[in-house]
Amino acid sequence: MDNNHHHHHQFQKMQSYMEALEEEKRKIQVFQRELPLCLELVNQAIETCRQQLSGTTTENMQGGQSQCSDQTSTDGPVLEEFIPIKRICSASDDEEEEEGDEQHSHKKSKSDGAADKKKSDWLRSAQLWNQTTPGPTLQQEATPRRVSVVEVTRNGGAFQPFLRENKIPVKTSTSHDSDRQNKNNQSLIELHSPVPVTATSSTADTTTANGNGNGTRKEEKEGQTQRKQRRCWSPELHRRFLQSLQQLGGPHVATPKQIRELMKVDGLTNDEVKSHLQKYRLHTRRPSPTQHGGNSQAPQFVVVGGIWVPPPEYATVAASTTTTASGEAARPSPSSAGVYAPLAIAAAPQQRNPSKDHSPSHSEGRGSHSAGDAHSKSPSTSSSTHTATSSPVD
DNA sequence: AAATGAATAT
DNA sequence: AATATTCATT
Repeated sequence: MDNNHHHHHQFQKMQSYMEALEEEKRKIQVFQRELPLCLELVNQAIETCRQQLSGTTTENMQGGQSQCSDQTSTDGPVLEEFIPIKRICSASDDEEEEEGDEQHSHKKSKSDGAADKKKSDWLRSAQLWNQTTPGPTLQQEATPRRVSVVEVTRNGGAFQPFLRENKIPVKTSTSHDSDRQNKNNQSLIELHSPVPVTATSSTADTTTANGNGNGTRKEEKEGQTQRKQRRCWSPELHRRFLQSLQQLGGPHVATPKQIRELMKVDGLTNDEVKSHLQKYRLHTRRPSPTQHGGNSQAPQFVVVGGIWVPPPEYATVAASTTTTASGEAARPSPSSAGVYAPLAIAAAPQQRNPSKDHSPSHSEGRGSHSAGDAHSKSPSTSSSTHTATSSPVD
């Protein structure tokens, strides 16, 4: 009766294998365009597997000869060697912090060992961040492929999902959701030649090292002041940007260099950050120039202790400000909270390495954290003897 | 010289 | 509108 056991064993293995394959397929499917053959292979494997499974108990099954053109002889158990069906995915990286990004609503408790799937980690490996397929004008078209999955210095995976999605005019201020929603972007990804690569042909095998240490761009030789490739601020990049921003205490005190350093994105230059910051600052200010003039009916904000707060609750704000401001400052919202507080004013220059060390302070979701621990000082002291009242005059 | 912010330029 | 580049200041 050993045979029985054996078969049984085989059977189970097969099943696991199948499952693994299926999952693999699911992953790959997203990249259909880029990895058509992969998909094909997996499909074949699955097919083969299925056949074997259906082959029932009958002794050695060897139906492998039908499809897989060159399956290397018939060894039924070819599969055995393939995969250690396991999730060894030691996702040791990932340094997401704060931001209620992940929706922990995993109710998918699949019967038993189905294991949990956390896809989305796998697609972090792509680099892609530049290049927006410029016009057919000039531009150096080099580097055919070489997608180099790099990530050498984890650039945070700033990518440009090219989901077509019509941009319905329902935008309106919005960058709000778009960021969060982007998690949706299960769609395809543009893998192309992200790295500048010294045009000029040949060799160039730069292999990773994309560090661009060389004077890739710029005039290299006099004369042509080629404009730099426009850095594309993908949501990911922007996210980093915002994060750094708040660690530094708001857009008005953060300096480009600091930001750049905090962002830890290699290849990112000061100027790029500077530029972005400038835009951000502008865009963040008085976003609604529409109808200005006499709406002095209800003062939108009041200065308390040096920070702008909405009138109705500045009693409590004092402390929550940190949370609110820093948490939301990111999202300049016209009507509600377009304020950022120069936090970091009183507190020591809290500069934590984005790598570790994170006090579990706010893991808040959307709700509200109303005063948890806050009171320290009394704002009432009319802090700025003269500051108040005088609204910023332009 | 290098960093920064504002003004331009594309 | 979004980036890049130039300009003036420190």
